[in-house]
Amino acid sequence: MSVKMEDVARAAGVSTATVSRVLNNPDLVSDDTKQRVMDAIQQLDYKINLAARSLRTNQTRTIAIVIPTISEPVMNELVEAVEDVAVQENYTLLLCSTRGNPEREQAYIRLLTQQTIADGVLYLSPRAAPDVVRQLLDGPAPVILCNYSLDDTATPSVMMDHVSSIQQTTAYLLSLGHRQVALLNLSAPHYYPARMRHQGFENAFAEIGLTPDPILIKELDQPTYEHDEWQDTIHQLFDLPDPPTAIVAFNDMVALQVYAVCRQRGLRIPDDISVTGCDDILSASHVEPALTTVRIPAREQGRIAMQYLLKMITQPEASINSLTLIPVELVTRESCTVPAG
Amino acid sequence: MSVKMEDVARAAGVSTATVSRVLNNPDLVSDDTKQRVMDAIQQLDYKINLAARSLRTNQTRTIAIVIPTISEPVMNELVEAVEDVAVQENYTLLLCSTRGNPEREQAYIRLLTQQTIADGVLYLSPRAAPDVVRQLLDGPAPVILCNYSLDDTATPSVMMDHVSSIQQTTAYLLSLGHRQVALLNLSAPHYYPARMRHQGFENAFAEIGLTPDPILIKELDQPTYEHDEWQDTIHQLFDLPDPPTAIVAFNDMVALQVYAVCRQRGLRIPDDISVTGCDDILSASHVEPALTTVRIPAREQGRIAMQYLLKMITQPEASINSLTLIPVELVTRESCTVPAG
DNA sequence: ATGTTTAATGTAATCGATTACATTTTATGA
DNA sequence: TCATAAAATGTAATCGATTACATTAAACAT
Repeated sequence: MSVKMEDVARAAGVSTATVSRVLNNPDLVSDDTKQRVMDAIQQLDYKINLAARSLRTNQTRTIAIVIPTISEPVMNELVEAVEDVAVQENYTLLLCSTRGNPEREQAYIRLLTQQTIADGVLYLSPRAAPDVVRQLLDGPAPVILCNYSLDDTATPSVMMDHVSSIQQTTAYLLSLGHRQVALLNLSAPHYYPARMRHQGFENAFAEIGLTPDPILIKELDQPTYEHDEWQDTIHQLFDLPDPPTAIVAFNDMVALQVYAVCRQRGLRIPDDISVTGCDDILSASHVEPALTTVRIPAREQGRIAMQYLLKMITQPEASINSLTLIPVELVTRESCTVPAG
Repeated sequence: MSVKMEDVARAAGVSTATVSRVLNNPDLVSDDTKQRVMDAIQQLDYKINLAARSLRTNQTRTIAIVIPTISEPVMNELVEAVEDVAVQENYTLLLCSTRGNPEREQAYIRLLTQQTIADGVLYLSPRAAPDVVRQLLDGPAPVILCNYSLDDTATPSVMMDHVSSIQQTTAYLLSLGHRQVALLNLSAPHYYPARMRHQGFENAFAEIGLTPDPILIKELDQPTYEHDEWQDTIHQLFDLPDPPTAIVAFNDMVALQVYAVCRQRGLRIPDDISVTGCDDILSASHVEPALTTVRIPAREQGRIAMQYLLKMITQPEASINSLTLIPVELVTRESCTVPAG
């Protein structure tokens, strides 16, 4: 059928061992034979059979990335960064996007644990319960966990500083004098970033000895990544007898929903209401007024996580920081000002 | 080392052939033995070795998707749709994003042709020259081509109707009475969508017996997917002695750049200038005024392309439409009106 | 009861590389 | 020149499944 190593060997007048060496350890072969083998490979248009190689070496040179979605700006940047490292290091990337669907996440985990499919797994912002996540950790491939906490294990993880992100936006608003500050947050059960961002909100208040008004904290369980459903919630906030003077959105997409509602109600940002987001997506700077938000170095996180993972694969014995926290940075634009009156 | 089929066989008191049958052809095995084998698998936590299977069956159950970027809304939706089909059909998805970089595209093609890595390839919006693309087509795996034309081969392709998209926005502006209509287009050498969208622009004029003013056609060679560089070009248009009354952007991101420039210059959309985009990304409807654009059913394209590809894999003899053209739909919003004066 | 078909299982070759170990060739030193 | 070390290459076992073919057991017909 297809040309195999044996054919190349025959054509070059050597053994398959030598052909294999030309491919994997060229230094062990004399220049002369090397050339002959290369020519034969060229001539016959030989393509190595990766399955056979994998079977023998027990390596796939594939990394799996498990990620809730690739449609969000932060996520797709991260994936691209990961892929860049993969390409550079001659790995191939298996995309496992779970769409925030725990069943699908479970299915992918089953796949990745039950079968020798990838040399390593990058597991991003899981939404699954801890015991599901642990199944993967107990699997054969090394795993790097991003944006998830599993207190009791020593799994290496690379985290964005989610706490700090919302803490910074909130603190900024508080420093402008706002006290009626609302929070729009996600509340999917095991979604670490949402929990941490909430934490940041509380922290900012605590820092100046206050507590946020619970009535101004809105948490929506949003499995999908559709954002239109936030508008009702936002209207509710404005309909309050004592409405917020500032709104902290847990991400930019939701902040833009606030913009939309304000437009509907004829409210002016920032004069009538201050708004902050998080993530610094492209539209954050394009929108009018430009949105104050937090820059999340997604590419950097992807790069670091991937580099760690590759290190775990190639040097299983080497120690790795079990926790890397990536700092984030407040970007002040025009969507906030001192409270009216 | 790890538990293999032989161990399961021993534990269940059968031969490996039977274990294999339980996994692949359960009907050939008696209920009794089947149960025993399943128990043993469970007991031993047996995980099949995919490399071994692939070696034997010559199948990888992997599809590779080659795509310029996953950071554009149209693209990431398409990828997700493709992945949905893959998951459903028990395939795994290899992500090969080329970042609009022909060298990287070339490298991926080499990988995909030189090695038995995927059972099929989805090749989206290539930017490479025809002979590079042909290398892939000559490779071992079946390929579906999206948004590319290679007149002389009978490669099955699934195309978005790029011509029609811009033709519709342009025709719409013309029908409103605009004559000074500018085009902002991409001009990467082998990028089919850009060529076709330009075509649509010309067609719309031709339909009413006119020709567009060449001075109003701006084509930017933009290898990356950064869009900020358009602003200079847009300013140039407005600085013309006889500036356009309407601007046709080849996609929504660029249309939003027009919005930004208008804001800078104090021009009002649509009163001072009408603007259209293409793709109907999320911000198109969120922006103020909402953008008139063209809805591109990216998910559908992904789904169809993937289904065709799987058909080619499972039924190599079956005939497949060599060209599928997916219709697109004009979405009129508030960014256009009749020309002033 | 016996021959014949069908169902269930086993035996062993095979897929195509890698690599430990053995062997041959070449280089080096006294 | 010859012994010995180093370099180059070859031989064959091995990775872990699948599956053609062979065999045995069960079901059925007459």
